[in-house]
Amino acid sequence: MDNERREEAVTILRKAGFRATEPRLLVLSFLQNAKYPVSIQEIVAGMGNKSIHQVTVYRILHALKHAGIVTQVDFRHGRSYYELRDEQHDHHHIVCVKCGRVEDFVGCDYERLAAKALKQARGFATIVSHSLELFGMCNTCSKRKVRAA
Amino acid sequence: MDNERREEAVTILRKAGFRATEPRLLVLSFLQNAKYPVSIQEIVAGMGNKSIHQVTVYRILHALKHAGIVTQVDFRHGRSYYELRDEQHDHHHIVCVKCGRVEDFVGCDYERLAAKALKQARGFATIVSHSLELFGMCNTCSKRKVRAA
DNA sequence: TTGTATGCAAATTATTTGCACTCTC
DNA sequence: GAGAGTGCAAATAATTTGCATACAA
Repeated sequence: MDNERREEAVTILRKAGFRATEPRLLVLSFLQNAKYPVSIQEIVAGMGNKSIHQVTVYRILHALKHAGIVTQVDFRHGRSYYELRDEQHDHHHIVCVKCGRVEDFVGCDYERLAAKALKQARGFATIVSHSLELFGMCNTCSKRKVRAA
Repeated sequence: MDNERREEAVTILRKAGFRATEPRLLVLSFLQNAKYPVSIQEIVAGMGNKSIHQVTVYRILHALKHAGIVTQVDFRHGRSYYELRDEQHDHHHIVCVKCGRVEDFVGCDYERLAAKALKQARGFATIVSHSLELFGMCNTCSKRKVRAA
C-alpha cells in the first residue's frame, strides 16, 4: 500500500529531525522505487505533475545524506547519483562504460579492507566510509562493441 | 637529474603518439613530483612563472587519461584529481574527511573482487576498471575533533 | 505563531567547445 | 609546411547561496 510507505517515510524524516513536507516525501518515495542510484535531474524529471524545484531536491538530498539516510555515489558521469542507504548489505555498483547500465554486488569485505588500509596508512586513525565502483561492459554493449573508436 | 626525467617524459609522450610540448612536459613533471593526486587547479597554481592555461591542463590530462598514462580519482571534493598511473601496484587512497590529507594503500584484491562481482551481476560481461577510496580521520584531525558540529 | 522548508534568482565553479594563432616534427 | 597543440573567450552544467514567501508543527 502506498499509504504504508508514506507513513514509513514520515517516520524516517521525523526521526532525523526533519519536517515531513510534501517535497521530501516525494523524493523519498522516488528513491524507494528506484532500482538504482538516481541523479537530481532524474528526480526532478520523474516528478510528473508534482513539480519540485531542482534546488529543493538538491537541498533535500544534501540533508538526507548528512543524516545518513541517503548515500551519494559517483558513476563518472559528471554528476552525483543518490540512493537510500542500504543498512543490511554494504552493496556496490557495476556500471557499464558504454550505456550506463547499473547492477549491484555485495561482498567488498569492508572490514578486512579497512583493517589492511589502516595498517599501511600510519597517519590515519579511523576509517568512516568508503566508495567502490566497478566499471565494465554489459552483455549487450559487449556484443556490439565492434564499432571502432 | 632533472634532464633524465625530462627525457623520460618525452619518451612517454612520444610512445603515446603525442608531441613533446612544453606544457605537457611541465604537467608530466608536476605529476611525477606530486606525492598524491592533484587537481587541475593545483597544477595551474603550481606552475610558478611558467604559466599554463587551465583549459590546456584540462586537455592534457584528458588526453593522458585516455592514453592510460594518467588516472583520475574522486575525493568527493567536487572536482577531479589526477595522478600518474601506477602500473606496478594497484594502489588506492585514504582521504581525511576533515583536512583532505591523503595516504596510499595497496591490496584491494581486485581479481577476487571482479570475479565475485561478475558472478553476481549476470548482465555484465567484463570489468575494465574500478575505483576505490576510503574516507577517514587522520591522526591529527582525530585528536582535535572535540569541536562540536 | 514560529521557525523550518521551498521556490526563484543569481552567483560559483568545474568542465567543455570553438577558433585563430603557435610550435613541434 | 602541415597538422597537432595552446591560449583566450565563451558556452555548458552542476552545485551552491541569498532571500522572501509558504507551510508543518
